Amino acid sequence: MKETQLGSLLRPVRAGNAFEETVERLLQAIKLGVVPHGERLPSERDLAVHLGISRVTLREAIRSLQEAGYLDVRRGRYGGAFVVYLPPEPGHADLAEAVNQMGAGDLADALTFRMAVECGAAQILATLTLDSAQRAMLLRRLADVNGAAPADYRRLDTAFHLSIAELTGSPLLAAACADARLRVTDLLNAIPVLGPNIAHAAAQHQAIVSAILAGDPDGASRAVAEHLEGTAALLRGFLA
Amino acid sequence: MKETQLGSLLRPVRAGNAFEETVERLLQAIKLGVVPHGERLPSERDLAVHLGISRVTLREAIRSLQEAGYLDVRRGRYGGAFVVYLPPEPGHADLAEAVNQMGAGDLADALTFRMAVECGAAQILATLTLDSAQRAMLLRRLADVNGAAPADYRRLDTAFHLSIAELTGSPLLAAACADARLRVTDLLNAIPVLGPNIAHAAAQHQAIVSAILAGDPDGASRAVAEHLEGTAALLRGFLA
DNA sequence: TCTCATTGGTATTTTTTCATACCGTAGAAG
DNA sequence: CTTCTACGGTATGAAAAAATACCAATGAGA
Repeated sequence: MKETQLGSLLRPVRAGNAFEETVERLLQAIKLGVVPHGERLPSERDLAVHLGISRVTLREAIRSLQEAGYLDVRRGRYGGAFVVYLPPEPGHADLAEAVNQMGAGDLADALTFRMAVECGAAQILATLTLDSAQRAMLLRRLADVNGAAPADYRRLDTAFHLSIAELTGSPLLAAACADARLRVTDLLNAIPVLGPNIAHAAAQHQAIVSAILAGDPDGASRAVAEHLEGTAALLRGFLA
Repeated sequence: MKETQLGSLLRPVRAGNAFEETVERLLQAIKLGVVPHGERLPSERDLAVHLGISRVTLREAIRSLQEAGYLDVRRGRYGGAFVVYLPPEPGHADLAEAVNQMGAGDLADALTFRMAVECGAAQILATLTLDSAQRAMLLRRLADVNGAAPADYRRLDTAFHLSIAELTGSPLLAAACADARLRVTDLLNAIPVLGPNIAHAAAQHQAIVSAILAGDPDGASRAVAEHLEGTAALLRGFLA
């Protein structure tokens, strides 16, 4: 087997130290709106267990996010770490900056990865027979993003996309899609949310859901590809 | 955003301790044939850097693999850790054992994940315009697996599948496919390599390559899906 | 035959991370 | 107003992991 494949398998087992990884994870959860503004993170004890780290390390991460202004930590019963984060008003300057912050290669990598896993997830979901609860969930998420206020749009869009992966029932696939989304969050947040774009996206979202519910794997995959290609092309434009 | 999505994002940042993760990674690299029997692993210093761990921790992992009989470690210049592993002759008993060793849920998860990322990778590769070197690489890997001796079959099959992901140029996607393959390695190794199966697989491999070279994303994805569905169905049969 | 670069082997110290126990606070419930 | 308790805050010792420096062996090549 060639040299190149060594890199895929003997890649780092540890992305960094536990503290830094935890800060990054929590920050992305905040920026993604998984825990919206004003909401509370799970308690330190629960969160430490979920993240597989000690409470001490988690506290260090929370403290740095508190000092950075992302969290408001309150003591006592019914206290906790409350998210303080409102999505910024985006502009082109921010986008160029965000694009330049990550390497051109990293951006292409992230976009390709996202395309692959989201297409794969939609394709698989379309092959499954969904029960009524699952269909309702999918339609609910679609309705949510269609009826979203501008401030909530990104969050609900994320929720919609992640729902597709989660409905496949594969935690690995859901994690991969979440990871893919994380890698382009800052970029997406820098894209202005405009009326025509939203209408366009809404039609594409509808096409994705329709293909999934119709049991059309190729159609679902193609619909996702078209949907993602839009933003991908926009972002790639900033590389030249 | 719902409860369920918290799980995807606030999932463990650390799968286990560095030692155990390293042992697992190296062992899978060996079982997958990334470093074939008789070949040498990179030097401890290099490997430690690639894996993102200290040399001390790496050495502990290497030592346990040495004691388990997977490595022959020799000192001095031109020394190193040499792989001592010949793929076992598989049988049904081994398969049932391997399937039972991982949970039913984990198996379904791994199979779904693999299906998604490999279909996605093939689909994306089919949309790209390959240069002559890339086409040659793909055809070379196809020829390799078609002309493989039984002892080398799994290794070259793995190399073929991973090549598709690597040719997309996305390290993230390549890593995801490698990871997906790792999760079913033990199971695949327990499946007997029979003549009819090989012929069948060869035809499917050919179909995959043809679709990719023809620039047919849907066809490539479908060909991969059909190919993987065969083994997936076989493995799922052992769950009942 | 000797050199010497490259490799594994060892020892030591520091940093990070974890496990555990306990303290202080706040706010709803009675 | 008191109590109860789920939360964050603190302290301490152990364990894991890393960083660093140095020792020892081997075998190709001068």
